[in-house]
Amino acid sequence: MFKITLPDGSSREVAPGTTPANIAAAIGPGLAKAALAARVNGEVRDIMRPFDGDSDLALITARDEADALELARHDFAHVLAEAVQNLFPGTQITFGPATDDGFYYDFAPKERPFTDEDLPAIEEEMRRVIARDEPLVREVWSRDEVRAFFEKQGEAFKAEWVMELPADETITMYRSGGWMDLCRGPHLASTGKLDPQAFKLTRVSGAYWRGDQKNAMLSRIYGTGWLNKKQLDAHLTRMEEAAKRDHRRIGQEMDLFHLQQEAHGSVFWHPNGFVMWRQLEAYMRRKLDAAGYEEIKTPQLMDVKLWEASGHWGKFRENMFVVPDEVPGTDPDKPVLTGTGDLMALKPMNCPAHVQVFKQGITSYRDLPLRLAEFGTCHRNEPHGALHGIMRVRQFTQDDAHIFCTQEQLVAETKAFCELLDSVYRDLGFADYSVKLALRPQQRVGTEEQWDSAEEGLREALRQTGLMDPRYNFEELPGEGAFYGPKLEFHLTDAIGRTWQCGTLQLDPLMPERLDASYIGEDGSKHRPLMLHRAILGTFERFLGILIEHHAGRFPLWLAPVQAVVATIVSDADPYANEVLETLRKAGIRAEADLRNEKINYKVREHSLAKVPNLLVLGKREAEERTVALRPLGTDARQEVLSLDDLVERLKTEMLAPDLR
RNA sequence: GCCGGGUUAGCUCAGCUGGUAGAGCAACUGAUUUGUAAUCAGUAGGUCGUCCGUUCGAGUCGGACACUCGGCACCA
Repeated sequence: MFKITLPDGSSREVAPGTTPANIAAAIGPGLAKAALAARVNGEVRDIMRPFDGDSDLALITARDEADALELARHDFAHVLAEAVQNLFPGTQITFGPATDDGFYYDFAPKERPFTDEDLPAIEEEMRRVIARDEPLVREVWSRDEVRAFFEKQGEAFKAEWVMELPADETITMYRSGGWMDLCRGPHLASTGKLDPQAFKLTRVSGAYWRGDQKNAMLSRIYGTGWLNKKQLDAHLTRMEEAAKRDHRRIGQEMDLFHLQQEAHGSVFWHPNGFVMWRQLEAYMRRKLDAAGYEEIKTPQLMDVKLWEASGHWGKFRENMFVVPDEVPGTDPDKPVLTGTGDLMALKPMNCPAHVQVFKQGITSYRDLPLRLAEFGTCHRNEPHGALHGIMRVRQFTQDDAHIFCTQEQLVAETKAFCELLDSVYRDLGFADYSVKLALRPQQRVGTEEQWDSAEEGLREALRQTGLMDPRYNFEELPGEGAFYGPKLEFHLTDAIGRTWQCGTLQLDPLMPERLDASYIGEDGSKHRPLMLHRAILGTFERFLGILIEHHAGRFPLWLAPVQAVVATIVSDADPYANEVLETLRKAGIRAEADLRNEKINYKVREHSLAKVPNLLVLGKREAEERTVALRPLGTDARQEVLSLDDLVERLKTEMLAPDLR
């Protein structure tokens, strides 16, 4: 007999062969119906899988949403696979897990990859599979049985996969009617537990077998899956809302920037967008000045010799733009370039140039730490498939800086950086961020002692800054560091819960060595400084993209491209409106006037859709009384009538950048 | 780079099986002087991504290339 203990502490004795489903039935028919799976000794298991000893049991129902969703999504993936094999005989199955909002399954198609047009038919077939309500039965097989089975079925990928499972793993197959898949489980008791209206196939894509570019390209089908239709609809609505925040869409609607074919991967900033850039840059410059950084500007084009010395030519060349130092030929019958000039390269990073600045003259230990900052524009030849709006581009500007310091200064410098980063993120509305420490990778340089002290130095700084507090979701990532040193990563969370890695601090003892940077120590002899690569925003392009999506275009006043629009009701107010406009502009407020012969309704609608933060309405009354009716964005009909002086004072205060308040 | 979509007016999109392009919004002109999310009427606007091919004839069919979108891989 096994002793089964329930969450309320009660227990009961059951015979071997008893399943959680039996217990649920014994407790009551309601629970028997609601129970989807079981948590046995902490592990989620099939509800029909017999106990294998004394157990703690908690039955999982739809109320245990995270567990229930995970199970349902995993089942949807199986149903998808079965449906595809029904419709497309000869398609091989490979791998299909649950994801954050649904599931996918990778197939090796027999004839052609799947397209969006295949999805409706597959969805229908999935509903038929669900309607058949086949039990999902767990069976333990031997490795050789599984291999033989799949080889017979022509399932080469599954047959390959089973041979690579760890030797001690229990190999399980799941049977659903006549269909079988190699799967660890757990699953719901039958396909009929799924709500046929709670899923939607969303897209197709290619995906490499086992995630490796060298392997075959499989055809992946993605779906989103939920417990019921209401949840699915809510998710689809969220997706639509997220699409409305897309920076590419808002960039066009608000006339912030554009991209075009002839300069793909580089951004044309329009006046509206560049206003934001200038505000952000000016803000960062003030923060860096105050934090003891010195700003520099270094060359775009440098001789390949320097990139050879820094190591980029060896490790990063495929991502670099190389330019021959040669006068282009003008003879139409001859090639423009002969290829005889020395090679130069556009900088993909700023660090080697910063070391050159450090190396000018003799640096004493008294000069350290030396913090060299640059709003450095870099070019990287990114894979074309990676480009995305202004978030992933080929020309970008970093808020870059390199701190040259001694080993003893490491903790203090890291701590100071974390504090600066924290205050910037708070200022910019990203109080919610997480911190990760990437530790020594397999392939690395330096001694174990150097790594010990580097990693522990960063840990100590985090401890002192309080960033190991659980609210920063601190975690260490073993093996993820750069080959030359450990790395801090800062991931911020935006208004709709997505995370973006922006800030970084990388400890690099190698670059000063390679480029022969040294300082004279207290002992009168030469020493290698430590070098810290660090950025807070990452790049202006990407960070502005994040700000656009975070605020959905409704920017805080200090960033808003147009801060106020003066809109007239009658043309009699035009002269006064021009006067108001001029007063605002003289006060440094970014204002426009809308004197068009349109109704105020029309103007309110248009400027509201344009996300102008303040609408200043002027009619006959305001013109006579020399007042302004202020209608801030999003306040509907509520407005406030102010004197012109009061309005200017108010806007001037409200538009201060966060660090100036 | 890889897989699958897409590229038609400033924007969003329609254009069936090949017969020299169409809507809404925006723009422009006129009327209207209006009080808080679309006043009415009219006008103009496109070598259909580029190149090559098939055809009497190509936005439409075929090929190549470019860009772009969704993923995969990449993000030192």
